Amino acid sequence: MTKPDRTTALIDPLAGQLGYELRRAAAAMMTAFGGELEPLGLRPSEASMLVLIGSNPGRTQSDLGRALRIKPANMVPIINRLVMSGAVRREPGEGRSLAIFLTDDGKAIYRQVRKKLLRHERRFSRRLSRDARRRLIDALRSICSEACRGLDF
Amino acid sequence: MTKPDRTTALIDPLAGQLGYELRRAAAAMMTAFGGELEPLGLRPSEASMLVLIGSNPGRTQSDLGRALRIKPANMVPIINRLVMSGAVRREPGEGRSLAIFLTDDGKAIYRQVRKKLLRHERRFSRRLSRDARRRLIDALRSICSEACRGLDF
DNA sequence: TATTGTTATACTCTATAACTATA
DNA sequence: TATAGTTATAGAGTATAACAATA
Repeated sequence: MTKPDRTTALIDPLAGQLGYELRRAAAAMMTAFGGELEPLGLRPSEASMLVLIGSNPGRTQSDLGRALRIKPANMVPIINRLVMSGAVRREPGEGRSLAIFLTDDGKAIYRQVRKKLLRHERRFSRRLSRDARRRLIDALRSICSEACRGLDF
Repeated sequence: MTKPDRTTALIDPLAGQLGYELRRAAAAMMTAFGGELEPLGLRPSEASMLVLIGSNPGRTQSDLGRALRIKPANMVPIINRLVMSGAVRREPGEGRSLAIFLTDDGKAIYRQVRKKLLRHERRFSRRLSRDARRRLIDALRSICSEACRGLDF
C-alpha cells in the first residue's frame, strides 16, 4: 500500500494543448447555451436548426442537414421534435424530399432564439477586441479546414 | 405543394458565430484525435486520463477526475477500462481512496499516446504562428473562465 | 458525518446499416 | 438506379441520484 499524494497540485500535461483547450471552451459555451435554451424547451441542435430554417424557409431536410453537417438519420428526430412542438411543418417537395417551413409559432420562437443567441455571443465575446475575435474565428476555421483535408466534407 | 429551392446556396446564420465555430473546430480536432487513437484501442477520454496519470503517478482517482473535470461516476468506467487493458493499476490509499499508477505496459502506451498527441497538436498548429497560437489559447481560456463564472468549477 | 468510490440510469450528439419511397 | 427519408441501434461523453465503505 502506497500513500497517495493529496497535497501537491497535479501537473496538467494537457494544459495549453490546442485540442484540450478547444474542447473545454466549446463544452463550456455549449453548456451555457443549453442552459439558456432550457426555458424554450429546445436543445442546442434543435435551436440551431430552427435558426437555419428561419433563414432558409422551404429548403429540403437534406439540404438543411448538409449545411450543419448533420446526418440524415439524425435529422429525423430533430425535425420531428420541432414539428411536434408546433414550430415547424414539413411539405412534400420534389421526389421524396420534404420542404421545411416555420409555422407562425415557430417564427415567434425563432425570434426568441435569435435574441438569446445574440446575448450569448455577446457575453462570450465581451472580453475580446473586434480584432481578437476576428483572429479567433479565422483560427477556428483554419483548424476546421485542416481536419477536413482528405475527408468527404 | 411548394417546390423546394435546391439551387441557391443556403444562408448560414451561424457562420461566424463564436459558439458555432468553436464547436465545429473542437469536434473536428476530437474526431481526428479519436481516429489517431484507434490503433491503440483508446478513446479520447481514456487517452487523456492515461497521460494525466503518467504525469501524476499515485494520485487518487478523485484527484485525477477533478483535474479533468470528470465526475466520479464517469471516472469509474474510464479507469476500469484502463485497468482491464493492463495499462493501469489501482492501489488502496487512505480512506476509501484509490491511488492510480501506470503499469510497465501502461508506460509504453503512455509514450505512444504522448507521441501521437504531439503530432496531432503540431498538425493543427502548423498554420498558426507562435503568437497566433498563444493568442488563441488565451482566448479559449478566457471563454472557459467566463463560462465558469458563478458555477462551481 | 464527510469523503470516496460505485451503480444505475438518462440525456445529447454522433455514426452505421438496412430499409422504404420516389423519380 | 440514384436520391431522400426513415428506422433501429450503438458508441461516446456527460449528468444526477442513491448507495456503500472508510476514516
